[in-house]
Amino acid sequence: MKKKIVVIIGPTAVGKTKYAIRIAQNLDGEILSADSMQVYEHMNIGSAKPTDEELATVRHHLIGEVDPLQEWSAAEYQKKAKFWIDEMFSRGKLPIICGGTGLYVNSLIYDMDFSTAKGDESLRKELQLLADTMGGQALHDRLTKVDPTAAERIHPNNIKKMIRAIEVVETAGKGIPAFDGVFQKSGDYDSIMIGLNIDRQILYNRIEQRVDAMIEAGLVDEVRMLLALGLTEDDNSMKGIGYKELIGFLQNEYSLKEAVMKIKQNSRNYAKRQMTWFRRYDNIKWFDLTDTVNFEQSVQEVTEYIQSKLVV
RNA sequence: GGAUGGGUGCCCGAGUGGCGAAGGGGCCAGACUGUAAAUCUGGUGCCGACUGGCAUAACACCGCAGGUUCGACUCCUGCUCCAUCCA
Repeated sequence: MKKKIVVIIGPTAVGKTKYAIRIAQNLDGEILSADSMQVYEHMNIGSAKPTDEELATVRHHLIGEVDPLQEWSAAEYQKKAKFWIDEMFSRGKLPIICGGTGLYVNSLIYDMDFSTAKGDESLRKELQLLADTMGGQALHDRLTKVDPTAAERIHPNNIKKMIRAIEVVETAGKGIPAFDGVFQKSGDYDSIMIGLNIDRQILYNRIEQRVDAMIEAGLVDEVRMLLALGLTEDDNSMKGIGYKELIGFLQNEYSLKEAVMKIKQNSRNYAKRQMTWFRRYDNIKWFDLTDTVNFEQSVQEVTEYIQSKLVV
């Protein structure tokens, strides 16, 4: 029988962190983050990392472990995450995956093979140049020649996706594994999927409050510090919401007030996209937190649900 | 009191006789196999499954009220509000 992992997902600011910690305590688990920004060192406030206190309560993995100057990718994530899951199993701990990065979650709950082709910087640059000078259609034509199936799936405006598709074919000799919207569940373990959601308007309000709190907690200084470390707006880590907008402010492109508005805006849009992604999961148990008045009781409900699934 | 510019759909904003009004934002929905907090797509007056229907009865119909015209957001008149400048 395959071993079981718990996966807690939901839009940003819904309260995943708090739930995951309490559930880990209840079920003798450890938390494995599935968050593309929280993996980075020094990016604490803006990525809404768990606090030091929280990190001390339950052991966490893949939080603050990557130098933001370093290259990082979903493939890298998958490799390390799987390592940690096995490691937790070996110590008898229940792995609790918690995070809002859909692709990272997919890389664990489905069989996804990122190994076929590594990134090829020079080819990427060449293709980007082609797109810049000749337009997206030219790239799409080229993709059609080497991988018609992929070309059918990818819109000519989606430069990034086309570049990757071409890269895969030209370096690996075959295209991205075809998929028809049906994912193959992971062969390594079974996932108990928990979705946390809340009324949209309430979520949006929480996001705005949290952004204000981040600013008060010193987000601007955090960004200053990262820039001082040599990070620039071109680094992926600095493309995170809360970071890219403040760079603009620090470069005097707009006021702090405007930067804050942009952060709120982008966070809201992000939350929405996350929901689009998560709604596709079947076998997920959604918990609507809209009317939750008692946090502990709510945690208890989720815990009991997981327990019922662990026994089966 | 005088001069000039302007009041357009949730917001910004284009439009100078055929507009249920470009474009952008927001919002809603969707896609997603090595950058994913990224990248991209569609919808958004109302009804509807539609290349369909509805503007003298949901609402709205380009600040308000009239006028000219087959027809006006676009032209004319008056009023009103805002901005800047002069008194």
